[in-house]
Amino acid sequence: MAEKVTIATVAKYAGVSRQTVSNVLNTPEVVREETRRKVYEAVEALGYRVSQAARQMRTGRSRLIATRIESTGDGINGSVLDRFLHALTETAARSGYRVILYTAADDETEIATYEDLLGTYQPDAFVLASTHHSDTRTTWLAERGLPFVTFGRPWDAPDRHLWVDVDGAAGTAAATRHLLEAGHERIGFLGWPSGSGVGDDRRQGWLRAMTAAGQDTTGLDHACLDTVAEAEAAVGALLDRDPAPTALVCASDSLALGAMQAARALDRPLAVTGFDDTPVARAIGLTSVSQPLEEAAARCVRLLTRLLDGEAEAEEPVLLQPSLVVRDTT
Amino acid sequence: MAEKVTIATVAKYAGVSRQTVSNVLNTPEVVREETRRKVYEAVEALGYRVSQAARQMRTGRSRLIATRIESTGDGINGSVLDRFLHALTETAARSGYRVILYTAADDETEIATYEDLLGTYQPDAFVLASTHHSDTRTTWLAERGLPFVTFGRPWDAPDRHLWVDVDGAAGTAAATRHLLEAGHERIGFLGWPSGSGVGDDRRQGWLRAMTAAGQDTTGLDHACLDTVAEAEAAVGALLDRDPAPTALVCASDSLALGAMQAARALDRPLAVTGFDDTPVARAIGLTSVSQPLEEAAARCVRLLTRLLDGEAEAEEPVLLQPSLVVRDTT
DNA sequence: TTGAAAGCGCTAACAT
DNA sequence: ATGTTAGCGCTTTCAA
Repeated sequence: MAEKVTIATVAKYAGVSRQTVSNVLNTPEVVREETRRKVYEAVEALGYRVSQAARQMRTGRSRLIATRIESTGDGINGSVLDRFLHALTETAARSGYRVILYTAADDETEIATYEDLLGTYQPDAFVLASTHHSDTRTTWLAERGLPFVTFGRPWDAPDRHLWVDVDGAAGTAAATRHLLEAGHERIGFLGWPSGSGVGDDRRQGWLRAMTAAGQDTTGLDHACLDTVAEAEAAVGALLDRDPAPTALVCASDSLALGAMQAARALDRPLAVTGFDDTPVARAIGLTSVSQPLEEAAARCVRLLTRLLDGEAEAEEPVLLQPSLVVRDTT
Repeated sequence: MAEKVTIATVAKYAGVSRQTVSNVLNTPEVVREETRRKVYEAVEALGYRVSQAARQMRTGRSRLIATRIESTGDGINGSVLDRFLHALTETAARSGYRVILYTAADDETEIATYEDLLGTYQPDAFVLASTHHSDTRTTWLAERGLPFVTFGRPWDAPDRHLWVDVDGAAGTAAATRHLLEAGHERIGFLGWPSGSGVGDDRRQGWLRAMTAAGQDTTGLDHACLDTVAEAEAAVGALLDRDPAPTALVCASDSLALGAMQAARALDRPLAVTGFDDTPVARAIGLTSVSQPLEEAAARCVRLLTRLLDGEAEAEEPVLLQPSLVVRDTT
């Protein structure tokens, strides 16, 4: 077992004082070049690493970013947040931060977790995903002046915090245009019951593209819960009507998969697009809207570091553009 | 902004010394009941929480468990580890531990990350998933006497560490028996190229069940990379042979999905089972072997806490049994 | 440019 | 059963 290497070990090895080592590490520009070099050598030779705990005691900063890991639910779409989390961990590490996890069933228990975490591990910041209407988490954090960024825009507007989001409406609009260009005219939308920020946003994109193309959308807007089974049932009923849509823009890959299965069961042609470009879409060759998750995570980290360094004045929310991954030939 | 509440604040409020507060928190049995109550009241009233950083400075323990978050890869199977991670976070929190994440592309960089983490955040333990042949990570950790548990057994045997795993062979055996009971006789296996511990284990289960049933397995064992496309191609070719299998036990849901698609494309009946009961299986009604991930995570945490409390003498590796989720009527 | 002193909040060891 | 002392490893004054 190697001896514990502290700043004192390094100082002795390099023949300088403890303080000088600290300076080299934190404010290198203030130290003479030669001394600096000697210290770096010692650090290297001894494999020294600053103890976060000790540093935190002095500075009050933990270099920890807390975020929630979701229970994957239906699972198909859950993978999106997992990919985001992976990217977040990676980019945060590059900026010298680590991600610490927690779980929470609802806003209330999540806020209780904030209190606990802030008292114990004292994360420097939070990243919140899955923002929704009347999200009490952001107000709670904002009221206390705690640094945080949301992945997902605030859907109620009052909050004035920094966020990163992907333009869902632009995604469904692109999907709609893709279908229009393929010659479809009666293009329906299958989304979630209205009232969810994300869902309504995606519906808007379809509506906008249809309107821009001069298409009538009456009777083409449908909604059901976000599961494959629900979608299958809904689309089955839909295809019985007259006139039935020839294509369907879906708010998620789950819905899209359900729609495809319904169409196949009835042996009816139906062009479908999904959302999130999940593994399922890749697997079954489904055209889907893809979110730039690595970019989103990187932007979150950037906003956060600016915030923590007190340089966030000039920073603004970020709205990223998704891309359409075309897979079928419909 | 609330004032910082330290152990001193609590002590003053309760009218006792700092040390007494610490005793109440860490060894309550040593404090008189009344004093204890007073201190608890003060803690409650002030919303006091111990600072991990300060505690860590004294005790050397961070109450942090480090684990890797994987890049989801193909994605379909990736969701298994995400669910495990969720469960791990939840059960660890219940034992007073938090999960800290890192990423790594291979064993080598992962070990470098251990060194970094141990020097900086000093996690108390590691949880490693995705064990494989000649896994250098476990030897590195074991050599240094660092506490860790693997989710996945050691496939090379030399290591003598604690692990939790799910009996994959039992899973594929159950799937095979299910198909046998449904009347199938020529039941093939579609797995990964031999050499992977997990894959070979799953193959063994099928082989064992077939042999037990007196079925000949010649020409029924197939392998390809773990993607839907590979499986689709492989199974397409397979069904052209004579005699073709009437059912296929697959080593993953990805492979199973590919197999189903190939059969449907050729309009050939083929009963298929998958592995991991991923969202995809649920979505498309695929019979699949389900791993008890919550249980696995809980066992990992239990082994770890025993290890950290120095009470692991009696602890042994844990092999959990999977269950078969029957979805179709084949 | 470098060094010495102080203290962050906690708990192990010792003293009462 | 409770209190006192010391010190974990670091950085922020302040002095040389």
